[in-house]
Amino acid sequence: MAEPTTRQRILDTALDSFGTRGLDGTSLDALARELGLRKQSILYHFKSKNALFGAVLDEAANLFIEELDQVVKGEDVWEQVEGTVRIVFRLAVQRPALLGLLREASRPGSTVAVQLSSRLSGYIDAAQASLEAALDEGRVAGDDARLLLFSLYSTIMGVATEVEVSRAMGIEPTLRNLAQRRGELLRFLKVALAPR
Amino acid sequence: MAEPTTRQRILDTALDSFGTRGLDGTSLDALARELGLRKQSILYHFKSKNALFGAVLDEAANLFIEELDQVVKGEDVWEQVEGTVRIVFRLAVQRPALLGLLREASRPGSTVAVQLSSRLSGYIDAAQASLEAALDEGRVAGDDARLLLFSLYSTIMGVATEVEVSRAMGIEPTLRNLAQRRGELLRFLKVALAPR
DNA sequence: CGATCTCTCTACCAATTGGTAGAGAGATGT
DNA sequence: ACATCTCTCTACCAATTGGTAGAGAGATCG
Repeated sequence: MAEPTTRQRILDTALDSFGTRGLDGTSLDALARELGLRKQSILYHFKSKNALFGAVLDEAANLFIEELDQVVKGEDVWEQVEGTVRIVFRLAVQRPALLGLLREASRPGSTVAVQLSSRLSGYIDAAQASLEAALDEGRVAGDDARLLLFSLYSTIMGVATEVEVSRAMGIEPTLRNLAQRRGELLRFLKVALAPR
Repeated sequence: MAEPTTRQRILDTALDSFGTRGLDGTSLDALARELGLRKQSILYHFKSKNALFGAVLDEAANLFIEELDQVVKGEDVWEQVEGTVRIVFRLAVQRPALLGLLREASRPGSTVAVQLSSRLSGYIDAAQASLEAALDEGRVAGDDARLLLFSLYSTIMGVATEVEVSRAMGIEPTLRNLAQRRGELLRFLKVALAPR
């Protein structure tokens, strides 16, 4: 495998840092130190810190799209929900910073949320349409597809990323407990969606 | 009404700033400017920025406790869930920064989460016990009370605070839409908890 | 060879950061 | 009247922030 370009290395490391320490919590100097170069080299590849953040968001969108493309193929809604949960929990283990970045970018008042969401709008619309159809045919319980999708998103993202809250409830973030949380989440969602 | 002490004013303003701009995004200078004094006056009342943040978390815990005390009185589980949703959505309107602070304090890797959670552990335990009892008596559907509580928390907090995500889905954060989201959330939770 | 292009570096810089030292004003207690 | 206490201020400070200017090394190309 060819070793990644410096630009790509910066992007990767920055994604992890922005996703865990946040935008304000990440300094170019610290980032450069982590990469083994000077911050001026970072500023050669990205003209400012904000430009870097923008590029990282774009990179994150690409990674999400890559993942979501596998789910869209699912036939019925429940398969899609199950697939999404599987993806999100895999990311929670393998690339938690990616979910952290999503959390950071979607902070109330955030100005960059649109950038990410515009890239993902196709998937949002597709999910909504899929849910809409299932609602019409009575295959899932609910009224408004958009609001239902929003509830699903909140639940899945929350259960996968609220590490500290789960810890506060006495659930240490081990692999085993994460799998258990995923199981309980799937059960919860299944019941919530099942038509009466 | 007696005007608040300077200390209390600092605490209030700091809560709003930490809750919206985050810890790193809040500078003592900006805070002081907002309060109409110098940062050295802030440092007189709180020996450091971190000490201030700690005091703000404590203040937030007090505010949460004040709210939660009204819910605990609810007889059955559903009443308690309904009450919690009502409270969280009221806060989302009246004091969004309080929920933002909770979000900030519970960021993955946060070291201050324990401080908040230890103050609220009584309510967590009570909720878990209440849920446990309901599970045993078959009044709600589910397996593990702790994991179920965690799913409930994630869903409620997510739906109430993910303003930008809902905006990305085309739901502008108006009062009307917020009420609608609350209605859908209650329906969703009711279905998810209803024994089959 | 010489010229250009790509990239990382050293050397700065002004602004902002959290924090210290201590002066001065006003109230309070004796 | 005097001393003490409470509080906010001015005056600094060292460290860190994002960012600019430009030198120099190495490859590529004529």
